[in-house]
Amino acid sequence: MLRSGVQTGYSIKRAVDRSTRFFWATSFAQVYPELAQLERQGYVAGRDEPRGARPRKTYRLTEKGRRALDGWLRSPRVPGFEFRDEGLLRLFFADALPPDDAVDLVRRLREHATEASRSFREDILPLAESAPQHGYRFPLVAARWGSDYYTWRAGWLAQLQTELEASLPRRGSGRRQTD
Amino acid sequence: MLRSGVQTGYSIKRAVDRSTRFFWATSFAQVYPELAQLERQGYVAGRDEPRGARPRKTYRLTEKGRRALDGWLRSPRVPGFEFRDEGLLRLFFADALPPDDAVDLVRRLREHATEASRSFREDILPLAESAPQHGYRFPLVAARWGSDYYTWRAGWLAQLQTELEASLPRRGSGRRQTD
DNA sequence: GGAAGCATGTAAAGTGTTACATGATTTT
DNA sequence: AAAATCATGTAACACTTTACATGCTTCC
Repeated sequence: MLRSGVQTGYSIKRAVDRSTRFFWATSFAQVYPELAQLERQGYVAGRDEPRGARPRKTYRLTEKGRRALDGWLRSPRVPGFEFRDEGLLRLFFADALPPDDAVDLVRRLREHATEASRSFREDILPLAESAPQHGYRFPLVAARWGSDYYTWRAGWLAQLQTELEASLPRRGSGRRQTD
Repeated sequence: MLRSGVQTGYSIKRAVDRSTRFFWATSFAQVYPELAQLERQGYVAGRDEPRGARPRKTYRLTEKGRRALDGWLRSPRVPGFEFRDEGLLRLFFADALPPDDAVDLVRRLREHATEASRSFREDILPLAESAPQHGYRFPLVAARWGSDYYTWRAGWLAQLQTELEASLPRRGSGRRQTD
């Protein structure tokens, strides 16, 4: 973030909220101590630049920081599966619910994916579309990924919901048919 | 896991490695203390059942634990975006690399997705296919999701790679990948 | 004058990873 | 006899979240 001109802890957090939040979020309580530590370790250099009476500390990448960023992006190691999805975890355990309620769980997950997909198309993508004009093309690529992903996910869950509903006995009617 | 007949800390960890690992992993150092805490809080009940001279402690869900599991599965709250993906994060910042190396990053991410997709089809799905015979259908659903997801992801990244390669000026020294 | 936004942090608690440490039983 | 698997845990560290705490500046 520093590399692309974002300078203060506050604005790093804001930039994350507008961009990477969907695959990597953060908080003020993480950003400020981390900047302090990166400064101690020489990856960034800070400077006090108050705005009037309001304190403000700007940071820039040092050469060491630039090399570390570069090394991270080039690193062949792609983390195994550093990836958590509580929705999928619930789905995995859905046998603990009566069939009707399991379908309900799938419906909630689908609604959530649909909403995320909408949010990407309407909120995130338009924001990201200004980035290429400033020489940054990959933020838009990542936003497109998010939009496409949640659209795909909503479709997958809709298909599952249909399958599950077809295999359920009608509510209120008698015996269940074989599936 | 306890609910479906898995009894010891060791086998919970093993079950996670064979199933939910792709959207929620764990470790022994997390499982054992957590079981102890859940027992103190009354969600599970433990019992010493050594096998010969080898110590062994089995656990079962209490009624309170069963209710908590049920409550979690029914909870309308689906966590905003509890979801992290270091690969996507790298992609977002790929403007920090020369174009050729950015394409390389995309290629590595694609290879990783392809490998994960293969691993799902060949390792995880066959394992999950035995679950329905024991009355558990959703583990297979989750495994199908994983398989479909990584296949989708590999395709998306392949498409991106193609686009990026088309937009690159051709390099005389040509380290072009054919795959 | 009030609301929204800019700006910085600490404290406490909760969560998760890696390394260390041990030993029995079963399979090859 | 060795390797794999079963089995349990601790210690140290790293990471993350939520709540707390403060105050300035700009816009309406």
